[in-house]
Amino acid sequence: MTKIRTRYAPSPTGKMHVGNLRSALYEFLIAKHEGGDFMLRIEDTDQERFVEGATEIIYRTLEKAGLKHDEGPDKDGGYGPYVQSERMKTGIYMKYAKELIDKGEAYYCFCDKERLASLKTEIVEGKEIMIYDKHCLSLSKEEVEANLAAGKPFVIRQNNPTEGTTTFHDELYGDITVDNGELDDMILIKSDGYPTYNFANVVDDHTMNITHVVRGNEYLSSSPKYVRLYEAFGWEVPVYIHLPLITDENHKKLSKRSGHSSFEDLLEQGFVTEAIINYVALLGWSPEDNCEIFTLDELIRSFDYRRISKSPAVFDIVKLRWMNGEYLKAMDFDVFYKMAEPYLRQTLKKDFDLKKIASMVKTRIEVFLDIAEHVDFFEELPEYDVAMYTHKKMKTDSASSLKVLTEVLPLLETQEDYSNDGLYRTLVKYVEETGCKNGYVMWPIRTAVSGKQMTPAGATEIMEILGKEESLKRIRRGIGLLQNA
RNA sequence: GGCUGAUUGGUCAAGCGGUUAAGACGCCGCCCUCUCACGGCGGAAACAGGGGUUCGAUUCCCCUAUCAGCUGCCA
Repeated sequence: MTKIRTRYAPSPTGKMHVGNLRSALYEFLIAKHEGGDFMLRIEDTDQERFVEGATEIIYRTLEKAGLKHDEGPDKDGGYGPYVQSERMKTGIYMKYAKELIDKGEAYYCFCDKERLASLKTEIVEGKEIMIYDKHCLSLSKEEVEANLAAGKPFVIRQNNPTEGTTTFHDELYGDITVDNGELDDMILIKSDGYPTYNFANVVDDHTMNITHVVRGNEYLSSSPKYVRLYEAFGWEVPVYIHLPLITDENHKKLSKRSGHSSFEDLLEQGFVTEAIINYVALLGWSPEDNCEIFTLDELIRSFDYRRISKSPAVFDIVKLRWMNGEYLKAMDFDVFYKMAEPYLRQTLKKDFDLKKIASMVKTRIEVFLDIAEHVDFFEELPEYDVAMYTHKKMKTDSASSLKVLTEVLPLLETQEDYSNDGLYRTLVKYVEETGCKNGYVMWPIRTAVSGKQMTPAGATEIMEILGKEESLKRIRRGIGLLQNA
């Protein structure tokens, strides 16, 4: 059996969104599962959409995601060049286009914009429908030569039959057959000399020896035309695997224009790459067992492309958040701390024990961006309502809270051991003496000391972090508030 | 409009002729608990509709509906 070769072939037009990333991931996994090669090819034949720096984003994203390519513009494997604009300079596309013309499978077309516009028949949903009428197919050899000699601009079109059917096979979708009458004479070479995607993908995939063409579903309906090209050349048709779309919550295809976040945006929001990869792998594919958490290596091992689903999947940020939380919880503390530190420092300027705070927050956040709202009260006691001293279940209210705080204040003022354990012992002793529940005294203290309904730690832990002086200051303030109420 | 494809709870999904139709996220309840979270236990929630084929259809075929993609000198 020949070695599998897949390719990721993005066009450098901006950031990579999760749909692009998943394509790259699946292409990578399909190759690596069978010990094959994964390569990167840059499809920059559209000069107008080209975005400066986009190629660097592609490199960076693949690198960060751990999708190492075996061949690419920066890693020659003998099939280069790996950038289509460079391939064009070798004359490869024109050479093959001419071969097709010689075989009668393609032809020069000199039709100008005006004539093409006159062919547009109807408007559906704002889009004009046009079927080229093969006008230039009837040009004689002499006429063509004369036009070329006169320097008239031209494109080269595929010459598709008008009768019969064409069938191609997709590994996931099975056999798909279309009437040849549906196949329009698509442009192979543009008037600027660049090939279209439609032509370049066939020439490149063949000449670069790609065995499995893995790409988005949007190419499913044009694949019969590509198959005709392969057959016209007498080339072996590759294995096709068309991937289901990833959509937003409104079931629309993901795109940057609609503000859908890119891989880099997600990283900025505090997602970890492993979680993103893991989540995205499960959008459109499921393993044989019920496992949900996978490292990249585990994915390589269990990725069977036959289990890719056929229906589109909605990108659910809520589940991604959950998964990211799972990764954070499982993360080695030192690694976690290193990643969390910048976020902690952003809200905590005073001299706190950040490691302790980090450990408090580790099981409570889903993304690093969540850190701020958990720890902001350490920096500064927020304004809060006395109503917060009332807790139905704890049976606390303003009056009881005032009593607890005033009775507990002297104890804390004389407290020497201001550690979590020391404070806890003191307070529990007080609890036992008064014969109430823990929460009955802890709730008012924690409220006074944090000013928040929810905190990432209990009262005593918070006091330990704040230190004696600040803790007492906050409790006195709480007493003041309650007295005025 | 035409063509192609898809259709299991709100979402991701298992299932591949006979099941009480898995599991996960989210949601709700209970337990744990110095609040929240973590963790544990439990709950509500689905085969788009209609015809066939079959002893029997979520599974196979057809029709309808809905959604998506393509219909560019974009990929």
